Amino acid sequence: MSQHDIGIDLDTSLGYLLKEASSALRAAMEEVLRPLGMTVTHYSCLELLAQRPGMSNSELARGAFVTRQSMNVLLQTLERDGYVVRPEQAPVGKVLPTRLTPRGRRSLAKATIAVRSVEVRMLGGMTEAERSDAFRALRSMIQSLRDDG
Amino acid sequence: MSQHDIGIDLDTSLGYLLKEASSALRAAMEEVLRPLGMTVTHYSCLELLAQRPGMSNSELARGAFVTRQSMNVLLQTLERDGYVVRPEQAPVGKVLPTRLTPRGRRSLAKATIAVRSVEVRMLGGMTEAERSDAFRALRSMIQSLRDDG
DNA sequence: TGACTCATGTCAGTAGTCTGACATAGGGTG
DNA sequence: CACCCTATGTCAGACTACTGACATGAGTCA
Repeated sequence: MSQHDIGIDLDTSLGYLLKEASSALRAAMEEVLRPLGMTVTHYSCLELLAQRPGMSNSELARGAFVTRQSMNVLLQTLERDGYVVRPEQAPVGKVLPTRLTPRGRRSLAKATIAVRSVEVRMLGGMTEAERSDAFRALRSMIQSLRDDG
Repeated sequence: MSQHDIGIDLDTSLGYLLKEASSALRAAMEEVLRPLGMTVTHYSCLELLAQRPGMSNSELARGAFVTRQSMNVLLQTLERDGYVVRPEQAPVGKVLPTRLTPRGRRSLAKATIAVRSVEVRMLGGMTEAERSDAFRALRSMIQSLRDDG
């Protein structure tokens, strides 16, 4: 296959690099969360609930980038183990607002320390300007993929 | 939870944004590859083989960001269906060099067109300078996560 | 009011990926 | 040579997330 036939040159593709970075971040997070018996999705769910208490199953799913079916399975486990609570009946519609229990908050606190250290490490070699450049670039990519989809 | 207790502010976290961008890219790729009966890993494998013929199972796994066990399952399917070929016995050591068949190349050609359109769309609103800024930023993040890990 | 559309919660089945484990080949190094 | 360490290919089981499907509630509009 000659050079002009190559569709996506993986050495210079931003898409490939994006996946590589995301994969490295995920691996690093899994590494520090595993000793706490927590997966990335598990952690994401708790972190979302800490910042926006009362989020529904579907909202949590979108925030953690999984389907609402997957999040539902996770929430049932978290509820059974006492990390979150949901009302028996929906206050309005079918939406069940979810909240962290004290136990959930304690569990999250340890995980947050671990995950924060990973993010700090990832941004170690970058200046503030480079970080905001990266922020804008990622925002632009997301916007383009969503709008023109 | 008051402001200073928040470990990772998801609205400003580069890690979260990275995952969001990667998730949007993956979803867009799955959308265009599904009509071709191809998953992202499936496509990645063929694209890697087109650019570096003779890659082994383990090398392909690293390049597609999955375990060598997962790649092995995929390769067995691709081999059975005639998209790739591997020698019966390893020329040296246990490493089995894999190559695309003409059928594999034809299948890849269609997928490449689809995936290229996604990448073009993603980079639509960015200048050349912004793209190289993003490239450097992502490289830096990957480097930091790997080295200090 | 009734019909239509959309979002949500949930159950069931499927598919993709992972971890664990084993045997084997090659490169040092004593 | 013997030993150790690493990397590879592969099998098996478990887990996670996905697609498909259904019922329900809210909003819209004729």
